[in-house]
Amino acid sequence: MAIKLFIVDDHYMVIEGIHSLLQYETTITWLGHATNAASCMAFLKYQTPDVILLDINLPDISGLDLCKEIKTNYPSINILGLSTFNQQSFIEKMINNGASGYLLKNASQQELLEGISAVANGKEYLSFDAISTLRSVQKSNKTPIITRREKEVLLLIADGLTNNEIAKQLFISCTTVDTHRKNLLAKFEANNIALLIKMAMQLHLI
Amino acid sequence: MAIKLFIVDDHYMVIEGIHSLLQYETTITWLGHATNAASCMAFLKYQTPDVILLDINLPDISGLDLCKEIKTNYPSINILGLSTFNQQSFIEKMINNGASGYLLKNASQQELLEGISAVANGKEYLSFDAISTLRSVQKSNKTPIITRREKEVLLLIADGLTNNEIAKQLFISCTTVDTHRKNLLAKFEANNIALLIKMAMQLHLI
DNA sequence: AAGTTAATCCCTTAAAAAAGGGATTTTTTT
DNA sequence: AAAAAAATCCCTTTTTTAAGGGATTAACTT
Repeated sequence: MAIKLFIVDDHYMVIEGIHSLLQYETTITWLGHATNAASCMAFLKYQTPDVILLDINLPDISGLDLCKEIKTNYPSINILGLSTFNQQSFIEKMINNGASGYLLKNASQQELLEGISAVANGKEYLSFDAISTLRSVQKSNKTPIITRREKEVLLLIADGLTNNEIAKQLFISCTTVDTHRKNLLAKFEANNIALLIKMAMQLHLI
Repeated sequence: MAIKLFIVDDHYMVIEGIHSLLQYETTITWLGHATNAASCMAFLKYQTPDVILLDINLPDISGLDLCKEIKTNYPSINILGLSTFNQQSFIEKMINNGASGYLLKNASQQELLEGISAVANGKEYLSFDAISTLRSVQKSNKTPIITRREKEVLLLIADGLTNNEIAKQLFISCTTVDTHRKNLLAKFEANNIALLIKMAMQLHLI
């Protein structure tokens, strides 16, 4: 039985490209596409694909969130993440949110086919570049686990507020803000705020 | 006479998508594609397209730099920038480097055709979303013009170095570094380094 | 119920940054 | 050649961070 495929991506050219690459594949049935999360969820109400190719950059909500929502409501659907970015944090988050694999948009036709049939059969699949990214980054660049409050403080620091201003905004003491700041620096192993902000932005925490 | 088109993009799916969208267009001749800057330049040695669709994200060098190089060596070729990103700084830089227009990858088939024929005829073209981005950002978020030295200092600050450490590394006085820092803060209208780093990263200066 | 984590608060001292001022010498542009 | 821009250097004062230390309470986990 052919694999029923649905694709969610806001880039028309990518949809067209994948469609074109798969047009002669008899093992794959093209169910259609959506360019945003809302129309994807609407589609799933009356049809159930085997595999969804899901871009992480969508106009309405993040593909990461959509992934979680789909897996919650339709656990039988296997999701293959899709993006331009070769970044450890995205790949990890996508997998954590229930995706069965991850494909970069510079994947070859062969990788595309392999990925789709792998996840259709319940297996996991990572495209070559995604694997090497995960490997290379695992050594050095792991994302620190910060608490909700620390994240709040981090965002306000990045907005240029001083400890005093942050304290007023959050209705807490200035020394508490200072403690959060110290913990952030320690968790990121940064010696000052400049480096902290750079690292946090590279990890898409800001 | 048909427009000779060449495309430079490291995403196979996008190349395939554009090819598919244009396959029945008799007004366009598909010369081929390159997935990196080096093979693009090699191709141009023996063939001259009318229009190049050029992605700004390439594996070897930046599409921005490649754009400049192409226009220097082959001024008759009209370049249409292509990217996923809808960011003012990229669009502006691309135009400044000689591109005749800019297309986002979520452009429709119609926009694609309009863009190609516009730049082939020496006109300028910006896709709808690119125009609205430029408009909306022009009000608030303009990129400050910083000098070469200021940029050096900025990068070292972002690496977590203190004024003292930067001074040693650049063989200048600590007070000079401080002056550069002050000028950076003034140019970005930031009240401290945290905000400066955030803004600089958002503008892709770091 | 005990243990862990998160969030809160305080103290001290030294280092660094921010904000203000001004000034000279190169380099680049006009 | 003159004007403008960039890079260099110095001084002062106040504010803010960074780096130590420790400690209590609330909330969640096991």
